[in-house]
Amino acid sequence: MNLKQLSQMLGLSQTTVSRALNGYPEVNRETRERVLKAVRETGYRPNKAAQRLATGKAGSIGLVMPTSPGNSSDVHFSEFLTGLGEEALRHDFHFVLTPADPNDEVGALKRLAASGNVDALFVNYMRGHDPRLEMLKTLSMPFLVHGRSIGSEPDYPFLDIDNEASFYDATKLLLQLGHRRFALLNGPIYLDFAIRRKNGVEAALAEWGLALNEACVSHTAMTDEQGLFEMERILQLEKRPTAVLCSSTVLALGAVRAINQAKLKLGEDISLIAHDDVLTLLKPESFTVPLTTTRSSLRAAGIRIAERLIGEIKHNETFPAQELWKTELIVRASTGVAPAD
Amino acid sequence: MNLKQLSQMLGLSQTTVSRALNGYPEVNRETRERVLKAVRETGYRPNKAAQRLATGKAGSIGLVMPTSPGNSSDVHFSEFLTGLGEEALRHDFHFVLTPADPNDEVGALKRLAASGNVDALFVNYMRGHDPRLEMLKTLSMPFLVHGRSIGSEPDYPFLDIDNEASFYDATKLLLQLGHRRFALLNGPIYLDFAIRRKNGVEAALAEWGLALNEACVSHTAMTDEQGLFEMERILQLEKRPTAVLCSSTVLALGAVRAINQAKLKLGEDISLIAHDDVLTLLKPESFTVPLTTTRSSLRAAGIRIAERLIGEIKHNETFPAQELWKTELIVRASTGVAPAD
DNA sequence: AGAAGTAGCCAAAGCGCTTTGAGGAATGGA
DNA sequence: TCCATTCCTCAAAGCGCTTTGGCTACTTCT
Repeated sequence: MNLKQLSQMLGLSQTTVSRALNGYPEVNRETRERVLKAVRETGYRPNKAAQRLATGKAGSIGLVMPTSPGNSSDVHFSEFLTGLGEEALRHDFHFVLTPADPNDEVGALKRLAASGNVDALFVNYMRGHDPRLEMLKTLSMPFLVHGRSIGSEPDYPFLDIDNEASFYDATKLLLQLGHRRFALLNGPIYLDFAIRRKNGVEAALAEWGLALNEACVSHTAMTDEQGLFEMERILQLEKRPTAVLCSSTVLALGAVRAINQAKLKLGEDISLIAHDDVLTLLKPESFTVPLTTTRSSLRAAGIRIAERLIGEIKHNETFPAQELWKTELIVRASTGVAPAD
Repeated sequence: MNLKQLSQMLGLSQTTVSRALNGYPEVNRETRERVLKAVRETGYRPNKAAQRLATGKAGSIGLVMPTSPGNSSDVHFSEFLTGLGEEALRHDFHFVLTPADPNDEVGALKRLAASGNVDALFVNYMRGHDPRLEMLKTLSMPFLVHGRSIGSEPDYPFLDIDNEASFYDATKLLLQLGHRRFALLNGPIYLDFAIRRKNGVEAALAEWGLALNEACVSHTAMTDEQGLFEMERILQLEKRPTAVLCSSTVLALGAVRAINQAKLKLGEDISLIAHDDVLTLLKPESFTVPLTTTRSSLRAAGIRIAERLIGEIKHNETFPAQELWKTELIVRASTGVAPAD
């Protein structure tokens, strides 16, 4: 079933049917409803290739599949992707992906752009001074960055959360509760968000004349095993910290296990704040001791990014190029006054 | 730059240029070279949408993104995808993906097929009696399954390795070396390959009048942490096993660590065979004690699958619908004669 | 020399959609 | 009553490619 057949069936011209379908104003209400009804009944679906040829819009967003081991699509990436997918589905968009050799992400991106299969690009897992940025800027194709790249001129469109402020605030809260010795379970240090979060912690500490003890800092993949492992290690240190910051609730899951195993009371002997990406399967409020968190939904970020990208493609809308989302500091039971020394 | 311009530039018709580019025989050698040269110089790339409209072939393979936590794209999936991608790149194909709600994989697949954006579908992480199979069969679109689905009629095209034979052989080798107590570190039990591997082990044991002790079997995600954890647990059992089978070298990595920590000698006190997917970053021969393995390259499987799918799309080639690859049993130092009791 | 291929090329007809430019019918105002 | 508007609809021209069917010129065979 194609447009021609459909329009013949309805006794209308292809033009009118097309307009009715695409929401143009100059179609009689009745006519439009008649068309929509017929579409429903026949199950007509416009041919994508033809639409694409006629409009020049591919209806798809390019994605380079992260295949490197460190950030190998984990639960955080899935959550984000779900958001992207949700929004994309609404607009009948889809994603085209190229799996990239970790050493040739730039090349993969370039090929994807040149393939003519996508009309926008998206990148994430930003690193400090990320080489992909330069390339993207030379392309004449809309793109959007999730995160930022510290060390690069911030003259590109991005959506990021304010990682620094987020961890600054969390640290400050703990300082006000009397904590003086801190640990930080962070993501891989080459990633932008990890750098900024560490900066946030250090900035807050500096205001109180304190500094992070590097032995109490870890940079690992964000899995619960790593959280367990690193927390165990840190708890065995001579003067163990009384406050812990985690870059993810997944890390916190392991950390809390280590804390329990050490027979320490969360929120009393030791306080913990985790960053909460609002993962579907790990809610900070359902920990035995509900976690204090800095919250920002990864899925919402996915939705917003799809929205911006699709808007740009469809209507040449220009969104505010740079968005920095504040996180929410939500105090629950895992934080308490520092124990007497 | 489009075909029209290019052909005018060359003083040829669009037909001839098109034929030259697509490898048709009725073009003079000289002419073809002239065309190819011009393409190189101008950087001409045929418009995908137009090609697609004209041929009805989209040049893309549909993929439903596994977002469920258990099989959340790990290092194995990456390796496989790299193979797929490699081959796809060669043919200028790409992948279209839909992230799926784990509870609605069937629906996601259906939508992808209906979207008109792909001309073949691919599925993996097969489970026992997988519900996706029924759906795929109703679609009039080529598809290919990586793995199989135990409990379903094997009347669908697949590429799989002979997991059962593989683990049967490995077990038999260990039996012949005198081992009588076995452990199995396996992948999630709902996955087809895990079921078959366990069956293989049990079949071999049964021939010797033995059975698997369920306490010595684990079904977990295939990470080294899980390997460590489970192996530690198993080593503490009363009559600990002298032989271990691992579903992945990643699991083996953890298991070996546990073995070392228990001060046991690999290949003497305890023997271990792992399945080797030929992962780029984890080679069984570079373990301190090189591992005996059953080998089958995941990347090669990816390449073959892309090859079959693309061949089917391009030329309506029909490949042997079902391929079952034998694995290679490679004996290294991690297996030895069973220790005296 | 004439018949019968064969090699190499071309014009034109789609593929299924969007969009431009135009026109008929109904409405309202003078 | 006539003209200007507004509303709705249409025919036809692309979008850039592939593919069919035909044409010319050159070989080859008898």
